[in-house]
Amino acid sequence: MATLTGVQKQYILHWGEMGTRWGINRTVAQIHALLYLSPRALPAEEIAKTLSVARSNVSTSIRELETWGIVRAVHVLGDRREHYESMKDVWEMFRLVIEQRKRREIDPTRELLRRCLAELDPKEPGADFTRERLAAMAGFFEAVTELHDQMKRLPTGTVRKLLRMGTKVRKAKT
Amino acid sequence: MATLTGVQKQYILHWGEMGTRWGINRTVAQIHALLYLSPRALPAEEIAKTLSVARSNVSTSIRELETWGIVRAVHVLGDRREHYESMKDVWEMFRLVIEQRKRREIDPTRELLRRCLAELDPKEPGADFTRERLAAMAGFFEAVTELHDQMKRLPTGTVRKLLRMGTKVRKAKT
DNA sequence: CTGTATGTTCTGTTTGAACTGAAAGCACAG
DNA sequence: CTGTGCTTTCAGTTCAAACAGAACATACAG
Repeated sequence: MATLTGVQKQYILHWGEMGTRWGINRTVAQIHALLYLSPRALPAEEIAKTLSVARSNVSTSIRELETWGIVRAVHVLGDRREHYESMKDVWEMFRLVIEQRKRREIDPTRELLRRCLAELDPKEPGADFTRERLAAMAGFFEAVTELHDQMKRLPTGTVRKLLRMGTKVRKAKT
Repeated sequence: MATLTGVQKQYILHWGEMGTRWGINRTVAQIHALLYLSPRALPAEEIAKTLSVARSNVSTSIRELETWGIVRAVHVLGDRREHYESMKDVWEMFRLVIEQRKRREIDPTRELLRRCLAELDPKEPGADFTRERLAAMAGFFEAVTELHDQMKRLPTGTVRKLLRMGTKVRKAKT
């Protein structure tokens, strides 16, 4: 088992901290950071030891990373254990995470707003006002969804190109 | 004190739940939801009663919403109490929140990645690999920052227009 | 100046998510 | 079939964040 270098430790700890701020389990984030920095796939046992967490905790966390599709199990010849490796394409990873969070959080919110607008009794006090507010919020979520759909259509790498273009155009103007 | 209608309750509870999933305090989110739906500014006392939370909790939460700039205190003639009201423009609210979260989370991460790349000892084992990974991640965060800067430049409403254009263009093509 | 209404800070308590270790489940070698 | 190595599930336990209530601070009316 390779011990962590100073830089690796820093990155892993910071990534865990970032995770918690965005509603992602600290251990899950740390494991991802470790695998992301690892040049080879790691067995669960080694992850547990390296991060000093329980083997069972690793199991659960890995499964979460797998459902997101940013970590997968690979096999090593002559070793029965599963080895885990992280996806390498940073953009693709974030795209996957964003897509799933949209499904789990944005979509249900959209759904709720629609239901609220449908259920809203015009006779209840302040109904017009409530409707207007709900509609504004619903409009926002519709637009975000639209934005997300358009992003999805862009092949990986295009965003980077767009950004470079944007930068050049802006510089030229000033 | 106005009691909440069914629809209002649903919205407030859901918003609180969403908050927790994105690392935002449940009460903070609920208070924001309440103020967003309220046709008039509300005094802290009334917020506490309506949501059944401690007065002190409201005080703290309101202050957080104020630092984000999406809630402000207003005064009502003949009333010594502060009344709080939420910003109405949904896009502007999210823009503010995103801007601040970027400052608090994205920027420090960028900083860390830079520091890691600078500190990385070329002699340590696997330094090349680590450098490559860190650089990829750093590139991502630079691009996100760039994207954010460009968005900031767009006046409110433009995003909506862009989205409508995008939709039209895509429909025309298919 | 005193008393009352309002807002803030502090401290101890509560709560739920995260975590551990043990038990159970599985797959395969022999 | 049986034992071994690995993984997952389960039942408590731990811990940090959120919260309540009290104490404190402030501002103002009278």
